[in-house]
Amino acid sequence: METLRERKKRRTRESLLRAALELFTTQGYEHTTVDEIAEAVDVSQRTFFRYFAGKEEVAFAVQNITEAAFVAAVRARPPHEAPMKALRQAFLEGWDAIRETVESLVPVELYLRMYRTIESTPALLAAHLRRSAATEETLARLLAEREGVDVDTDPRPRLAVAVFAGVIRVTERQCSLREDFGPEALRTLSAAYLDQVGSALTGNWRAA
Amino acid sequence: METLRERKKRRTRESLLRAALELFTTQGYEHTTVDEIAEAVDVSQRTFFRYFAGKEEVAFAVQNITEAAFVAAVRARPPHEAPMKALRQAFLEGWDAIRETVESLVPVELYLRMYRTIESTPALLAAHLRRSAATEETLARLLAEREGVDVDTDPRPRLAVAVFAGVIRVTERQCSLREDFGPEALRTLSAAYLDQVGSALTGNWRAA
DNA sequence: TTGTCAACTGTCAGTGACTGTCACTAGCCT
DNA sequence: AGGCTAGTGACAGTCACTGACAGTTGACAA
Repeated sequence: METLRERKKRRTRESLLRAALELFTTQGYEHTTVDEIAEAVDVSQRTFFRYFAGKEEVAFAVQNITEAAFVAAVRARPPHEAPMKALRQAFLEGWDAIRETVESLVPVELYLRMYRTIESTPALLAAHLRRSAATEETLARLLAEREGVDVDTDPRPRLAVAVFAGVIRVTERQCSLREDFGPEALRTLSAAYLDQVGSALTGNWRAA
Repeated sequence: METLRERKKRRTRESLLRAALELFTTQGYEHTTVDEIAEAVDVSQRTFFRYFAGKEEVAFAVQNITEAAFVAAVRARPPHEAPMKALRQAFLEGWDAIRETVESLVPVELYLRMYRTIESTPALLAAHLRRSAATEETLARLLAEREGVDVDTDPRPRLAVAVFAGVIRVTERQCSLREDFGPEALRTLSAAYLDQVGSALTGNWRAA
């Protein structure tokens, strides 16, 4: 059971989150000040910083949840599955469950708009890539444990995850530039790209 | 021939650069203020910002040069070479030429120390990854042109570059944590990792 | 050499992201 | 009801960065 105090806190936090994403996606991240966000929710600037460590953190609050869901999805894959296959399946099949979690916090449409804002704002893109790097490390350790190899002496877990993440990055970027950006487009395109990695590495592109 | 004014400018810029790297690597990036850097060279803070767009830019001034050198090395590879091979060779063989260019600006030892600082400072790591992403885009376009494919319809150039960059990232991180961090270690390790990518993707790790 | 112009620089004031402090209010618990 | 404490607002201060303006110095022609 949630006490009144906790309810108020949660409401303030979610209000700040929604207000921030709304402002970021409409007038741009750089042109939005923390004061504006605080004012929109009618709290002091100091209070904003009590809920979020910084302007950047609020921009990634939803991403935090989807990332955690993805890692959990990988963890839930059957242990006999090959590493790359586990990553692939978790990514392709996880989207529907993630969608619900997101919707309980903010409209999915706002989430997608925020995604585009991240891709097109240098400061946010940088933060996104660093956060992805952290997730990659988590995944590498996860796969290493699954397969019973030592992540510090065997480079294969990190290599596999790096390649997977690289492909997803290309997909994300491609999708965020297209009009039909959504879970379905992301799924079909990433599936296609994951299939093509092999030929991209070894193939003679001019042959076709 | 270099005029007196130009000489003075170059000296100020290089002094600022060296002072900044020295301070960043000894007391840390976050704990170094722009005022400190300016004071160390005895110029005003305003002047610092006339030479460098921000605190971040000075941290990557040397990386800028090495990155440009790498792209140039790829561009100089024989046109018949397969894409991945061109990337690989440019990276492995380019290091000696790069070393000289770096040394003319700052001691290589300082450059390597700065590299570690970048890897271990979240804000700098984020910037580094974003800069790498920009370089990847350049390389993808370069390879696409070489091979005569369209970078916007054929995903293979971006995929190949993403995989290559991913492997290099793993190598960089591994190296920056080791004691024997240097061009040689970087070369041997990246060569080894590039060889293992295939098996990391397809292989059954538990077999060995 | 000297004077003029343009480039370079310092000073100052201002914004925006953050942080520490402190007093105050409002929910919680007895 | 009253004490305790989490949560908040107000205020002051730091640091990165920017614009405006004035002073200084090297370049170049007369």
